[in-house]
Amino acid sequence: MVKKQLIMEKSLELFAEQGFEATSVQQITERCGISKGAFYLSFKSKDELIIALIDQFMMQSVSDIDYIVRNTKDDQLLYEFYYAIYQSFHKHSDFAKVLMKEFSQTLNKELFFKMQYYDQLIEKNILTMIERLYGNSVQHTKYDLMYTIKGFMNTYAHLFVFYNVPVDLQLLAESLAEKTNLLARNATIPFVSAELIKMIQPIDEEVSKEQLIDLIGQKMEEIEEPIEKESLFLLRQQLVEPSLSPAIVNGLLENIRNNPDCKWISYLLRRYAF
Amino acid sequence: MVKKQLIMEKSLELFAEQGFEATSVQQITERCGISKGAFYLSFKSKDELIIALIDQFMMQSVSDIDYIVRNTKDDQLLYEFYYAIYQSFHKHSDFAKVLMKEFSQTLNKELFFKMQYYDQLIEKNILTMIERLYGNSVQHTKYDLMYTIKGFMNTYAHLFVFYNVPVDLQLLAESLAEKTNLLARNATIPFVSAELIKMIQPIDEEVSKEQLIDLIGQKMEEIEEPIEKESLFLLRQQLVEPSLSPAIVNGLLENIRNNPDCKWISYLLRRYAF
DNA sequence: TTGACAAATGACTATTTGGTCATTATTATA
DNA sequence: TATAATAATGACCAAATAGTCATTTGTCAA
Repeated sequence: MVKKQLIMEKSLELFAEQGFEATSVQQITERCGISKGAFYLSFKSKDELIIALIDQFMMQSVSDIDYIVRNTKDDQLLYEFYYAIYQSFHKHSDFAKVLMKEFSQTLNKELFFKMQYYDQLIEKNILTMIERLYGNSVQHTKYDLMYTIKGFMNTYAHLFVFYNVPVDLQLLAESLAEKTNLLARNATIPFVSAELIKMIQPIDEEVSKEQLIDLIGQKMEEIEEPIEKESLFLLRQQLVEPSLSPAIVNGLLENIRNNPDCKWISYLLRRYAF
Repeated sequence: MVKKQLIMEKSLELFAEQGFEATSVQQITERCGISKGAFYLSFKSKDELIIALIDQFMMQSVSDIDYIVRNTKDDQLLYEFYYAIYQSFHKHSDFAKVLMKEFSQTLNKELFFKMQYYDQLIEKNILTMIERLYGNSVQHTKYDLMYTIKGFMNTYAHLFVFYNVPVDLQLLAESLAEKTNLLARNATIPFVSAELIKMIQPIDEEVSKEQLIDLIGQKMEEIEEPIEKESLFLLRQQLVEPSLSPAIVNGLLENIRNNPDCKWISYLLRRYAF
């Protein structure tokens, strides 16, 4: 549906400029050159639109981060991690703006839980990364380290998302990787304990195999590209009845990984299925 | 004016719960038990209210931070700095919530510049602190360090402002002081350069002596307490025609420092006059 | 050319908003 | 008590909002 994509693009621009609440549906339809009715043919409500935007971006980001954490050699991991994050912020700076503007905590419950969910997935990835890189030596400080890394992400993103200055992303990633390493190897006083984390984190529910199969079915109908389509088909087969070799499965996952519409499914498959 | 204070208190609660845009003037007047007209006797508009709130809190915070940076011995400075910040966030958690929710960048221009102004004052204090503690050794990394410190402030504040968990502020301050020290002494790869800072920071204008004299005059009329009142009177005299000894001036500044209504003036006097 | 179906329109509604102002209540003063 | 001054009220307004729906327009195959 081309119209839906148009609305999402234009509204994202407006939200980044003015904020979500301050942007009216009328403004959106004007910028799209469509009528008000047409808007409501694509989205049930204004809320549904912002949710669609959040999902689109967060699914991509989480998938990308996960892929990097899983597939980068230790000695390059921190650097690649930061680099990927900031490249994503840079590429989708309108979106990053909206995220930073709106989702400190306001808006409706559904959105809040959604953000918390994605946030948690990212935290999980960061923790995996920390444990792999530093192992037992950060046993007591790993949660602090995780928060620090999240803090770095936010702080520096702020710096270049809101001010349009040219940024050397490689240098930024290097600089933050060094800082992170220093703290991981030398910090001794933990503040964020496992108990604290437990108090503020709800348990997230897993995605079931059946849900995954349904999801793949839906996506197959939306998608045009023959390679991606067949890959999805085969991966679904594999879920129902495993028969392919690991190398083939891996290849199929690679096929869909770089298609924005499939990223999320490839993430879910990596994470929950294979 | 008691009513003005009542409105500020109750509206702050509502803004913290629901956000600024989502809170109507009607809701505010209901919670205060006053009429709509009464609201507009105290504030010209809803915007003026939020500006008053921002000013009240930020003036206190900036003054407190400045005082600590000026009057703490080096070996305790980082700890006291973080401790003061988080104590303030803790004490004024409703306010901290509003700040974090709303002022990532939305709302009107005036407010944006106001926040930028206060932010800059804080940055200046952090830089002063860094330079005093580490001197030339952080010549190239001091702006990174400043951003990191700001990042720490934000990240950890988030953690305990939004989740109502009991927090050991001393431990938090210790932990962050250690991290800051580590980075200051060992980080070598700068990302935030002096040029970058220049690109994103407007020049702030100084407060003139005449403005200060006016300001003190206004405050003297508002204030009841005899000690504070006389101190203000004498300090104004001193501005017009210096005649008191440094010790006396210092004492007078101390007299007004802990009165929330005078904090800002004591800060301005320290900074721009004496 | 027709007719059936889907896509798109925009006038319309119901509600809410920030803000005003003629009126009324309260307090201080003489 | 009478008068003046100040504080407080809430009905009212214009503007804006999200969302609806009877109507029109466009696009097919037959």
